[in-house]
Amino acid sequence: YAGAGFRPLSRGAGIMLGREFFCRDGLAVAKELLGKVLVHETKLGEIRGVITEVESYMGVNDKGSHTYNGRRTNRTEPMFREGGNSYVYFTYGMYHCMNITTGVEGDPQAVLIRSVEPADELSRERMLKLRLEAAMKRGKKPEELQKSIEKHLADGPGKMCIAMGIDKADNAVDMIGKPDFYVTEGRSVKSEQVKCGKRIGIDYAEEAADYLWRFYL
DNA sequence: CTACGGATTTTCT
DNA sequence: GAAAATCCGTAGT
Repeated sequence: YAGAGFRPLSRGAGIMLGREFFCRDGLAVAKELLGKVLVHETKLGEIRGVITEVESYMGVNDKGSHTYNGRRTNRTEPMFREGGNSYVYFTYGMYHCMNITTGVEGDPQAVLIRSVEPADELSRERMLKLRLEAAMKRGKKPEELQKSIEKHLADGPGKMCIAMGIDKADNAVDMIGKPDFYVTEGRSVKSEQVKCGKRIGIDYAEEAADYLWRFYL
């Protein structure tokens, strides 16, 4: 939060993004999601995260995507929905990853939210609480963990889901108009602040592994 | 800061 | 039965 130069955003600032924002090309949406605020109502109350890193998954021809070659299964079904729907999947036996679909229905594009920073102090406290709680379930002691968790609060797709209380219950949700799970305007971001790089963790994707479809601040 | 291995279970073949 | 859009602790530079 301090590290990326963000000041706390006031709670309730901005307006929710509508269908028209998400029903566009996935690469454009991904870049523009940087600086926006993901909002989720959790058991601890509302948690708001400024989006700082994303990746695009661009449909049936993208070898890095779960939907490559038109693969349509129970898991990938939400990816085929129109822009603005959530796609949350379980991975590596332990973690969740959360996407928001982009483009039109039937074209399975989505943006993976890889990293957020707390938008305000209350959100920071709630993220820390959820991350500590998850770490305790793995049998750790809070004293040793707090420092490392504070340093890596939500800087990865699995950590982001833990910190914002996102799991399978949040899969396949149409986020447009939802009061408890949505994206809203945040900080203005200039295009020169947006960096790009190769997507993470898709070494199997041949030439698609080299596409510069990861965007971050 | 990078590199490596283990954890753990759903999903798909 | 194998792989996985990851994370964490440890060890080394």
